[in-house]
Amino acid sequence: MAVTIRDVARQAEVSVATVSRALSAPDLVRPATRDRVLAVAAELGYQPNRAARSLITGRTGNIGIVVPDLENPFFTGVLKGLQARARQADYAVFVSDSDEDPTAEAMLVRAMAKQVDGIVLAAPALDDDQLYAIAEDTSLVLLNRRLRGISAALMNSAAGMRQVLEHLVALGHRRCGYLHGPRTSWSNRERRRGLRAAATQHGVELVELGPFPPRYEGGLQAADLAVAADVTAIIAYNDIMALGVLARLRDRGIPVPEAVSVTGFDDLVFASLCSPPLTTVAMPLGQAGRLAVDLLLEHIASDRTEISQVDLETQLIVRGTTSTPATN
Amino acid sequence: MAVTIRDVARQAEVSVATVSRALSAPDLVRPATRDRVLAVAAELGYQPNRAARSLITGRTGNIGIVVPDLENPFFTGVLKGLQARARQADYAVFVSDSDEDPTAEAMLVRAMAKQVDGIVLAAPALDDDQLYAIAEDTSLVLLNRRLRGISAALMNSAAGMRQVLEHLVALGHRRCGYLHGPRTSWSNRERRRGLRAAATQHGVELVELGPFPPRYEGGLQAADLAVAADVTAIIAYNDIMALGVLARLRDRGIPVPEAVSVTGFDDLVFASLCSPPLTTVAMPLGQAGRLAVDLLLEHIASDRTEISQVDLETQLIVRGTTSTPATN
DNA sequence: ATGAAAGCGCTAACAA
DNA sequence: TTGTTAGCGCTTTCAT
Repeated sequence: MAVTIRDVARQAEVSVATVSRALSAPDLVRPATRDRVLAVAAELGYQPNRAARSLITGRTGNIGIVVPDLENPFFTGVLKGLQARARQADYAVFVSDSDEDPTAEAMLVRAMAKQVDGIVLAAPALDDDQLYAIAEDTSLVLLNRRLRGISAALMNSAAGMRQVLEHLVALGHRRCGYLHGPRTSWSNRERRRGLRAAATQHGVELVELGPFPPRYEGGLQAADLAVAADVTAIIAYNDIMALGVLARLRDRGIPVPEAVSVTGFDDLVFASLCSPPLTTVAMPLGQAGRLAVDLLLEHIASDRTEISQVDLETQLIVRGTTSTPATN
Repeated sequence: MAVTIRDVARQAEVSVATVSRALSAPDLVRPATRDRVLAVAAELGYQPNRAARSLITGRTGNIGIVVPDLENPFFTGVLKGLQARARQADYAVFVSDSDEDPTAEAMLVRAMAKQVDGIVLAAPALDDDQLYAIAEDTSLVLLNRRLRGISAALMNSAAGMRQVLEHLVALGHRRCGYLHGPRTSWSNRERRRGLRAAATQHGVELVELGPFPPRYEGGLQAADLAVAADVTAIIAYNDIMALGVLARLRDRGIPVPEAVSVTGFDDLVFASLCSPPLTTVAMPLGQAGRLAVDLLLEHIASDRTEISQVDLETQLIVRGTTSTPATN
């Protein structure tokens, strides 16, 4: 069996209570005693049993994150930042993948809720009511979704799309096509919102196509529609779709960016590696993960009373798929 | 406070022991009683407190995984399979990212060890002794690393490399270059081993270049060396390097596969999306994740006595970057 | 400043 | 088949 608080107490010739205090409330114990206890603890390699501690304190020292797809680099970017920050704060991280299934999302959160102090949730498709219900009995931070009364780490994709559109306007584009992602996704609505506002403001005609599955195949399909719609620039919901668009245009012998400009969104690794390299918008993924932890811990520490929603800025990355429109 | 076993017991008019049994050893209680208890439990929404249970059973119902880099699609592929399987077995999953730092790896495993029943570890660079020390006091399954006496989920990359070489031989290549990944990595050694064996057997000259950082930039750098070495085929340690090679060759106006063939390893998403699409080797990532869980649970269930090492087959995927060598 | 003791929610002997 | 009871390892009153 592992070394317990009793072993330390005996060896240090104090009571278990003193050992407990020496570790979790050092100022309540005389320095000399404390040092002795700490020395013994270190010597024996004592590690408090978290289950026992949690049983009495009601807190676990764990947080959880549930995402729609662990193979999506977007979420793993967030996860990476999140777990790094959690570790700094001495929290361990549970992870769960819902496979894009809203029902599973709700279940996973409930299952996780019992063993964590709070949950970071990326659930683009779960409905508001469910989310509120969950927030009732768990500390919750939403990722990239804004809901009144629930903390959230947000990436300002509307502003990112505004940058995209203004970039295209500056190049001279007047008729652009937006390739929708899933209609129900908060991100898709945000991106479209930013785009529409900017388009109206700059007098640009915005042709909306889709929705398409936010995948490579979706881009393949969307490309033909966009070409038929006679736009000079194609604004894809995300990088993967943009990649599909690029492939399809190449197959059809339509040169990018000479004949048509293309933009993505997310700045995944291969956005800079494809040819021509993709103009896109970078999301502060790791930062969002760290922020989510901070918001969560703040919420927990404040007895679930404090709510904050923080917007992180996105950044347009101009590469090789955008240029002035063809003059035919 | 949440509903406890006592609430259920009272409402169902039985003792807490009966409730406990009804849930964790149903056959020890009379069907009628069991049904009543279960009904009450469901009605009250009772969920056993895992901390309390774990305190007495000594088991946590959690497993952990630590990987070098959560942004590497290789590991997230494994993670996805692993967490799906773990959930089926009613285990929750802790995740930790060591940022490619072997020291951190060892620490993270130790920190995690207290709260899990076992750990799946991807540690290409940690040394054998450390691994053995860890296996002493934790149930351990190694990912893609074979060590006598420790369970492992292996992907047979040596065989994958053999397939690559035989594919090239069939095309007529007689002088191939291997672009090394990190020298210390078990995977790199395995891939090289498979390659060398096959090369010897088929009388192919194998020029070894590197080591290079297993990244895009590594490929950029390696490409020039490979060209100077006058090989007709370039076998990269992994897809990302291969992508760098492709980019560099394109910049230099060297056509692939006409002037030189290129192969990758891993079959990441963009391997099929780049142009020309990359000939590479597919790894059974999700399968490896699921296998790792199975091995771990088996090891735990057998009182840490059972050890298995299972090799999963890899699969050559022939695409557009390989063809017959240039005849100059 | 320290110790004694109660008890967190649960499981596992042991009794009945 | 069911109930009684003794802890699992820890924190936290309440005394001293």
